Amino acid sequence: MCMAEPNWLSEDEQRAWGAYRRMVLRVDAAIARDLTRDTGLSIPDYQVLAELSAAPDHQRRLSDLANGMQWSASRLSHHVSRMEQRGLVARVGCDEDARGAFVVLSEQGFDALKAAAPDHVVSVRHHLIDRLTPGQLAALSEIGQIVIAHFGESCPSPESSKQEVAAKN
Amino acid sequence: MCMAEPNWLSEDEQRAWGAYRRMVLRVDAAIARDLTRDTGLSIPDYQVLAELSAAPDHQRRLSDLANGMQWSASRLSHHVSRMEQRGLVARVGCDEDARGAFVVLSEQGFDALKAAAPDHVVSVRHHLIDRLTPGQLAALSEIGQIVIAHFGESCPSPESSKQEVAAKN
DNA sequence: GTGAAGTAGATGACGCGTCAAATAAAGAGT
DNA sequence: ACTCTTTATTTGACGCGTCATCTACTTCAC
Repeated sequence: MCMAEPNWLSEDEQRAWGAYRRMVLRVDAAIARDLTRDTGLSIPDYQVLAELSAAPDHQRRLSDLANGMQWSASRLSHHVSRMEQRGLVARVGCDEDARGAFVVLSEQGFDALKAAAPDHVVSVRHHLIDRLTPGQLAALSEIGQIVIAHFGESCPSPESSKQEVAAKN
Repeated sequence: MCMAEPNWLSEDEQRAWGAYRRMVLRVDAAIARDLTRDTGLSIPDYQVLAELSAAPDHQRRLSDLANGMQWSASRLSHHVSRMEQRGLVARVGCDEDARGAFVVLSEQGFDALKAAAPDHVVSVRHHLIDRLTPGQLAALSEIGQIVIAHFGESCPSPESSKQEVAAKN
């Protein structure tokens, strides 16, 4: 009953995994840095503002928004609090459901978004989109969609197959 | 004299950018969760341990390691402090250069890495690698490498072309 | 209705990562 | 030797995101 040799990554797989990690590390850092430098907004700030600006009346229920953005409720609550303090959004209670609340885009928040958008697109293009051929862009879309889809329907994380990993050493 | 319309993302580009962001969000979260659940290590913990285990004498200069991992010196210093407290690594001074210091993998740290590695590979496979065909894997490698390369040689972030963005609104 | 679940959201503690500033030693130029 | 700059590392404050926990309202069953 010996433990099977782990299914290590092949050369190619390692290369892909390494390239993925480094790409994400650099791209995210660069785009975040550009955005903050140019506008004082963080990426999460921008995302929230963008979502709200696309919503009817510039407002969404917290849970609804969290869901749509794939954020945890807690994360959104914390973040909205911070944004609220800076006057970018506001909370308003919900009439139908006294537990609930809406986040509303403020005048100032909308202005900040409009001011930020053009530079942000430039940055996203510069660091990612414009580096890739249309074919590569399509491949990236496809890869992303496949990977995301796997999370969609009740994808359980792999249970740890060993109960006492540390004990064996 | 007027401001040119921003070069917004096309449908395809938006799809790629959205897929990229969602993929990264979910993959990183899932792999991190698995690793922490199974082993009590964070991804950064794991990376540091892995780097050190591959180094001669299981030790590296802080600056050297930070460089190799594309981390800021500050980040590494903070992180090593936290890992040091948990007994995973240790700091030792450097003789040749009294400013410098080494991080050394501790017995315990090495054991933790050996215990974590197999499960971590399973997780990486499960959430990313095994979802993709060999062709897609190759595409991901290529995309990553192209994007990374752009950061390599003195790639400046796009300067903000407008000085007074906010003022115009 | 009354009580048990379930749901919406807030909160506190904690690890993480960034920037800016501090410390401190090495090296360069005079 | 003496300043000046550069390099190695640390530190503190702060924003971010997670988990676990808490509050409060709603819903459903009986």
